Amino acid sequence: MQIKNGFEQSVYAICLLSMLPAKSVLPGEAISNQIGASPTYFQKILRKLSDSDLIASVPGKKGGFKLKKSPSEIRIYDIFLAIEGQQALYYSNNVLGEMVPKKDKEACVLSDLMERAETSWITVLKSETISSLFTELHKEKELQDWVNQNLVQ
Amino acid sequence: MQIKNGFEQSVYAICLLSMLPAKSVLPGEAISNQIGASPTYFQKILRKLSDSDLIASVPGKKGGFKLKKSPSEIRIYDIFLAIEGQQALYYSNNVLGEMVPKKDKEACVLSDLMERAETSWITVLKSETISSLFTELHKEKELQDWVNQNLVQ
DNA sequence: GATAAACAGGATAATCATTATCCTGTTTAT
DNA sequence: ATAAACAGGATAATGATTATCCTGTTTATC
Repeated sequence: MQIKNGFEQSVYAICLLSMLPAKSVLPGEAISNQIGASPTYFQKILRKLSDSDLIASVPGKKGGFKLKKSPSEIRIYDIFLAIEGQQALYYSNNVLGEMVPKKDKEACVLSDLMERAETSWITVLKSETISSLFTELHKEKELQDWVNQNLVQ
Repeated sequence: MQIKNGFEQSVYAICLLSMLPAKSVLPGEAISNQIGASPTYFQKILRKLSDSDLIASVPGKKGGFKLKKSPSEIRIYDIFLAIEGQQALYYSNNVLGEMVPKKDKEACVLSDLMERAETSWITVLKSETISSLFTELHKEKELQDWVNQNLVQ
């Protein structure tokens, strides 16, 4: 069991996009290279983020990706949700339901606990945003230079 | 991303074992059938629980499994740990480390958050035990009958 | 317009983790 | 001695994740 690597990659991709000046974009291929992901695969990850309205895609020559929300409005949980989807950690296979066919009230006892745990986990992931988490990282000259060299428009 | 089905199966397997009278055991195959798992596979799951000292295995004819701890001492988290191992939810692939080679202090910012989230999740799973979670289920005549019919010794 | 560079999205392959099976060995009640 | 159970290694089947390819659409530039 493991949270997808695409999640961590997405967090840093969005972090890079948060360092973009207004009206400019970063091409998907440049992001993929910087993140160390295969470009064809990461394009699909970027589309998930785009489908979730965290980032915007600009087609055509001089196209690429940019943020759709401000870094302080993008919670780490939003990124997780975009990549992994809802009820991601635990999903009951209804083992008890097979053992005791009639009772389905009881069947939820474990699910209830797992849901409470997941809610608690989610609360922590909602407590930080891209801007709150990466204030220090934004000061990294190396990264900012890379962004400036690879942005378009 | 998904917590293994073996976890849910283990919880109910241990619940069954908690309904055993003293000095008796349940054969692995009977448990597997009741849980709806493949016997050869579930034997290995049972061994994991045994390795973690949650259950004890009795070899030989009239052998089987029984609890090694009392139901009130077996936390749901203990079962999770036995099946999934430590740091199970999130593991960093050090994406940032590849982007900014020198800084490895900063590299932990996301990991720190994910760890806090996991800790919070674990806290909930530590808050319930087999006995606290399944008080109602133990009253199920159907289940108790099945246990009595399948126990050995 | 034609071209080039970028995203959209479907189909499909490669890789890896989980689940399942098989087989040999050891233990113990009868 | 035999039968029924667990221990544990090797290996196959399955399913999810990651990766590639190809066709189509958009848009800046010539």
